[in-house]
Amino acid sequence: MRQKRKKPRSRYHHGNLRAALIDVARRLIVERGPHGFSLVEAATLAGVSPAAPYRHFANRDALLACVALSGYERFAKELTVAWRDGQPDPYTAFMRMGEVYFSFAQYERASYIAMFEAGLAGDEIEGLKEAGDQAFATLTTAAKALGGTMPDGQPISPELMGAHIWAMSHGMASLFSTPRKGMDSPGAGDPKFLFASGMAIYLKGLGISP
Amino acid sequence: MRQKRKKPRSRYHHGNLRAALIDVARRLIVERGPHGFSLVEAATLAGVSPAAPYRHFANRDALLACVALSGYERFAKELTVAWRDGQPDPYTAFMRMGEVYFSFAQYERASYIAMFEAGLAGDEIEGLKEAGDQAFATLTTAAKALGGTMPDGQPISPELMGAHIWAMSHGMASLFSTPRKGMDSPGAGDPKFLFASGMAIYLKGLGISP
DNA sequence: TGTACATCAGTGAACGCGCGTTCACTGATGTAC
DNA sequence: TGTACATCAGTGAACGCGCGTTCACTGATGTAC
Repeated sequence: MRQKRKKPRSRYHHGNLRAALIDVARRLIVERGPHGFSLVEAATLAGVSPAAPYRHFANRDALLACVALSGYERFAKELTVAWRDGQPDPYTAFMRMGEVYFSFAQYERASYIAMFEAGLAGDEIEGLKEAGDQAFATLTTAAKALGGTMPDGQPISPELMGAHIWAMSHGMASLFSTPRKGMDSPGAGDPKFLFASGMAIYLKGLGISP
Repeated sequence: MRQKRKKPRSRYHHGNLRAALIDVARRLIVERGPHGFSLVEAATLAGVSPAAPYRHFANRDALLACVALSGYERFAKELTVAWRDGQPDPYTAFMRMGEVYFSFAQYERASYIAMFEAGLAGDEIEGLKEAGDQAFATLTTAAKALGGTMPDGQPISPELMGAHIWAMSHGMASLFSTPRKGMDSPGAGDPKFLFASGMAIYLKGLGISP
């Protein structure tokens, strides 16, 4: 126990301002939405002057993009892990993936908002589009594997199937996964149950059963 | 051809500033999102001083709420008309309703955004919650009628079914109905086709066929 | 171990901007007589 | 038909605010010698 400790010592150098800013930004995004978040406020909450963030981010949008980008990466990773190569069978693995999707949308709300609701221009931010496509590809992979278990072959393309699934998931996540002040979700209940039930019906419609 | 004409005459009194502001607001909301819209800019675009809007709206949010509110009303009305009491049969009527949903999300984009993506507090704005519930009720009605055509009775509640359908529709509308800059919709194609195909599969899963 | 110095993450004051909103006002309109 | 006046939708200047961003600066750190 000598040097590198939490003890504030001199507070001139923050130590890990970059990480702290991202952290505060996440909180602000959840509280106020992607547009209500301000760099000055983030700096203040991190206990630092308004100019300090510019040592770590080119501008306001760069910080927002950073949240989105790291969100996509962890999102894709978590989905891939949950898919676990379709083991023990595609149906089970897929439903597990759905659970992870909603966990992410709930517990990583800020990332989710930055990713899908901030309106960031994917073609203007280095790597953003790739990261998004990567996440969607995971879904398509799962859809393809599920398609292989269909009785009458593959009546629809994995991409179309992926789009159906993604839309339903995203719709549930953005309509029901947070308590919208005053606009409650009629008869929705737990989003994970909502997903499980909705998806089971959809898959049954394709002839896919547990 | 005498008096009440389009001729500008004196432009001191705008004539229909309220309607003009709502109109401009819709355009701004579509272009810049619900948070990028400013009252000052709306006034300027309507050719009027920044103080003028306050003769018609209590404040910025009141104008936004007005767009949302009138959106809900027209939305519910259009859905009801499309449902047409479930004629000639619930399946056909329901699919017609889906078409109208996407037309609305596309051509009334501003209202749609104000309704579902602006984060307006439903419990703070007179009548907003009621208007939203009203719109959802239309969907539930349709779900209930569709349920009546199921072979094994009604295995799930109309509310749950409504939530599934609403989520899928909303997810499709918000992910794919506008060209998101740089983040294209993989394999999605026309949102109406996306809805028709996805919903046909979902309904088939419930044993409901055309 | 001690000193000189380059590096770099912070400061804090300042800028210009657009915003929401208020205020005393003024010009047009419609109505009463 | 003409005049006086109340009404009210507009003006335009001003306010205070928080924002994003820049700037010359300064204090802490780590490294070379």
